[in-house]
Amino acid sequence: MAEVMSARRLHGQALPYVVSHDPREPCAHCEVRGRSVCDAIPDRDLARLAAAAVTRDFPRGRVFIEEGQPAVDFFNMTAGTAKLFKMMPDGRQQIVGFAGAGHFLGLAVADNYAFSAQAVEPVRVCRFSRVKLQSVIHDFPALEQRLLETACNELVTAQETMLLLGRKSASERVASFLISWARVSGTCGHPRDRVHLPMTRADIADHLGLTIETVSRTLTRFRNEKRIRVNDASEITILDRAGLEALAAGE
Amino acid sequence: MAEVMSARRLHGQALPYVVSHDPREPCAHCEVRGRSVCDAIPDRDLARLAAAAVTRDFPRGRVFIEEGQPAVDFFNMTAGTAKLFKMMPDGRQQIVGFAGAGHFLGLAVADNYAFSAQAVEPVRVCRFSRVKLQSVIHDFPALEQRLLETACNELVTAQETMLLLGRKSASERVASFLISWARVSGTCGHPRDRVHLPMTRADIADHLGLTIETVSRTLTRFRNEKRIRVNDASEITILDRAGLEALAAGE
DNA sequence: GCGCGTCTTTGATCTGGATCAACCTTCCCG
DNA sequence: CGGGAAGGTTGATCCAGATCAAAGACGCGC
Repeated sequence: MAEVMSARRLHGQALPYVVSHDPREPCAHCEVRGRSVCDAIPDRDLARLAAAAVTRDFPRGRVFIEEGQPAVDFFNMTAGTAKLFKMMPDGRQQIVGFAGAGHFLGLAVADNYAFSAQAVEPVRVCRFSRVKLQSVIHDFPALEQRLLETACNELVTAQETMLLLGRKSASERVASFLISWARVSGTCGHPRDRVHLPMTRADIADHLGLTIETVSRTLTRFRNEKRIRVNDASEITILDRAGLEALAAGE
Repeated sequence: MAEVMSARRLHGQALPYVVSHDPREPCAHCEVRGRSVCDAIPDRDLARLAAAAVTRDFPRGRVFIEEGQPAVDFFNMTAGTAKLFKMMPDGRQQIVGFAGAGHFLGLAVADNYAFSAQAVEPVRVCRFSRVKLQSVIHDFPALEQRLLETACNELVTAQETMLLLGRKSASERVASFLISWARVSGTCGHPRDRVHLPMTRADIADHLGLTIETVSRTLTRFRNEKRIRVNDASEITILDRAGLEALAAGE
């Protein structure tokens, strides 16, 4: 599945796979359907869903959701990774999460987006207009249930991030990040020891409430302690998972 | 409405008002219904809701939800204030939020609670068993929509807290907390300048990722700068709202 | 009204991570 | 293949907030 993505560094241009095999039935062949809210729609009604969606590609660096703008569209990520962030007037930035394939973006009742989204590697999304999605929800209550489930899961993740940001030390933060990114970016939730990090050190720092320098120094220390191997800037291998997990938990 | 609560310091024992006037129709007379998810249920079906709920009182200090325990019940706060927190093995604590009247607790799809809840002043709740609530949801899809709305709002709040914890200075954190608590604890969302703080300095510190001493020093500084008046340990008056708001936003 | 425990404030000192400053490495792109 | 920009590492120094310490202030039970 997602294996395709990390075999070689595809630093930018081409998306690693096509999402729809048959342009008339895009949702039926969607690789991420099983991992996304869309699996709440029964097969026979997929055309209905497909009619409401438009596929869009964004290159690395493209901001495709801007905090504060009217929330006219919702997005379902089908490939790539985006960072979701809030920014302060003086440029300080907090990345509230990274979104990968299957992630639903725009969960907000309010009329404006609560965060911005930027592709950290080439991204493909399904875009739904707010009104069309609402009509699909109206016809398929199971989709609303699925969205509630998704929102609750994100809430749990957010609470873990608050614990991290409020109470963990720098090395506990980096260990927590490596473990959780390995879990979430692994194939279908199965953790892998080779972990691809499509985001920069600055992004990791802005997610963990640290500076670039501290992230870099902490990774170097983990390397010296034989907890990880740094294959190159954007790929590490976890050598001592148990140790990192213990550190992440604060034991 | 909530005015009753703060007129005098009721430091502990008695709850400030009764929730149900007629024990046979508790939900129909519930003071917090308009502010809670329960207003998704039409009047004529309130008996159905009431049958699924049990009223419970908890004294100050009582932990009524324990992180990690099976999530068998959901709660709707009808009076008082609770802190919602996660704890690390060595005792470090992060308060992920404070819940007041109208707040729905237990939004979690998972089988276990993601955080603990403790009353910081006497609390009254409506308790629903998971299964009963699910059957009510099944019959009233509007309730599910209301829960999704609630979850999304909490997600937005959580993202703001992440920005606070990851990137704001101590004084920006305290200013943000005062402004947002004034908003949320004010009557029906209207901010007031006299703000009652039922939680201790330790709780505020554990919410803001600071220490007791830093919170105390920052409040003293705000007092010296004439931004606030400290009426007593648990009540302050906002004197310079605009200044605090600007500080909170990081301008 | 007294004594005790809890909460809060204030002061002195310390330190983890930020900041400042090079330098190195990779990857474009012409 | 050479030059420049962006990203990453490493070292030296600094400082906001933590930690340590002690002394009020309040509230409660007797």
